[in-house]
Amino acid sequence: MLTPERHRKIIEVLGEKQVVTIQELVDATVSSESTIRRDLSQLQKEKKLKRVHGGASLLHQKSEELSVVEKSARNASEKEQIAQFASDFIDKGDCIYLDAGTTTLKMIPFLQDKEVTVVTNAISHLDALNEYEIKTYLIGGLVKSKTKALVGSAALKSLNSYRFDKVFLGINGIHLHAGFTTPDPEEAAVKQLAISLSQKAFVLADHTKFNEASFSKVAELNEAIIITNEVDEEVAYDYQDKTDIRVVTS
Amino acid sequence: MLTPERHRKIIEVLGEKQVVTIQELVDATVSSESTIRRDLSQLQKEKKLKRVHGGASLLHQKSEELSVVEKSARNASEKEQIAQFASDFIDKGDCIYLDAGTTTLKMIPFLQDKEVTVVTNAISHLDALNEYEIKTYLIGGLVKSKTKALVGSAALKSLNSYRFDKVFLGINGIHLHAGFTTPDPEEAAVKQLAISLSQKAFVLADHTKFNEASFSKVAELNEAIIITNEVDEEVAYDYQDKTDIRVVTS
DNA sequence: CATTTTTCAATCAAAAACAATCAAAAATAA
DNA sequence: TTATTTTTGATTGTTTTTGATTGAAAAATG
Repeated sequence: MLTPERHRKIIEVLGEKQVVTIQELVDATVSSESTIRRDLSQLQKEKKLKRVHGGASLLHQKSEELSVVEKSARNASEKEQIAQFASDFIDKGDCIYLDAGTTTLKMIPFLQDKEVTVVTNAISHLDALNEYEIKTYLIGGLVKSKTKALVGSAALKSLNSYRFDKVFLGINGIHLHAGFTTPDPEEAAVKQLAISLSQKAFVLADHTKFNEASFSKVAELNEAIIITNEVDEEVAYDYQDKTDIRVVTS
Repeated sequence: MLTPERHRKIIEVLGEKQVVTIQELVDATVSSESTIRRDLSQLQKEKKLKRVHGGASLLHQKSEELSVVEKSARNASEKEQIAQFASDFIDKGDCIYLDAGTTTLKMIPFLQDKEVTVVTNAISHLDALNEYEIKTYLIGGLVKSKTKALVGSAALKSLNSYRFDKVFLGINGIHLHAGFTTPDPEEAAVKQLAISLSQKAFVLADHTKFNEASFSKVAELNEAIIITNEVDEEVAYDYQDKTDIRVVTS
């Protein structure tokens, strides 16, 4: 039985029964226990089910917790795919900086079991971070009323007292000469500093952001790894020596 | 039978019967007494039921008191009065610190035309502050998930870079010997520092807070002016030399 | 009130389920 | 075809769950 077929079957059985044992799945799919375990691990990572000791159970098996962020990752949007892929780079126990932005927001469900400490300047991320019970520090600063992000010199000063394993940023433009750019100078300054405080920096951007440039420069291309959902040949060729691009797989 | 399945079953049985014995659950789930006991312990910790001798009962969420609603309504208007009265002390152009808490929250509508700059540790105040278009700085720090306030050493450090004309604090206890007190030590530390950074400090408290003491001391009585809605004679007499009490006038 | 019975939490060893590893098999690429 | 990668299932030692047993605590009984 082929992998996607098995996965479909598992989800199907689970849909009928709420919970299944590994053994039931072994019988239903005629494959080994090891294989089923691997399937369950993968499906759990994709947020399609929850593993429990002895088998698996439906994710939100009726009432509780349908979340702020998560709209059943079954048909993940581009941004969700990028977010999930990005979160694979995070190790257990990492301290990470999560920039404001919709893509970074979508990373939050995938942080749940990583025991990370998150620092952010995004007030709008706090509900989701709280929901997934993630230890969170907010930097200080001026509350920018439109975007609900923290900016300004106080924000920079506050941010400067942290150090990170990884930072994850959204960005508006990726350009061969202009580098990473974003419209707002104040937010650019925050992103810039965040990059400099981290071992590794990741920029999350869908393919439409390539060869675009905004007003404020955040960093040079080589200062961060780009995570995106697709690159056409031309882009791949143009950027290959300038930066590190990782494309969503699976 | 898998753990979550058993748990579902227990809750289900309990939903029908109000109370169940351990033995009934042993029969219903075909597992041992020990296992059921463990399940009950866990479910109790998750606040899904209440253990009783011999079994478990569902926690009576009916809630008898309608008076709670009335009480909170009356409380709300008291708090509003206090809030309005407190905001009279603010001058145009002041820089003020607004502590987390319901009473301080109610001050926000009265700040609109005062051209104040607000610094706060209360994430829950931001919506209102934004609504009334008040220039707002948030201090940094650890996000305390329950109260949505910023606390911890990072919060203190961040707060320490501001200076205020006035600070407004909520408080849980006002006591002749214990001074101003509040239940949480971390929040107490923030309040304490805020007072020391300000020219003037105001404590907002309704009359029920007098002669009460909580766990953590915030300050001595003479370090802040108390704003309250009413004081009986005895309190007025006892406190007159120790602190400055202003009673709402309308 | 003392005694008996029931229920309880704590402990422990057996059983079940687990992640990790590895070599064989299958699929894919060269 | 052959070489290389991916997937699979068996095996390993480890962790988690389980049910039996214990003496202590709580209710029931006389």
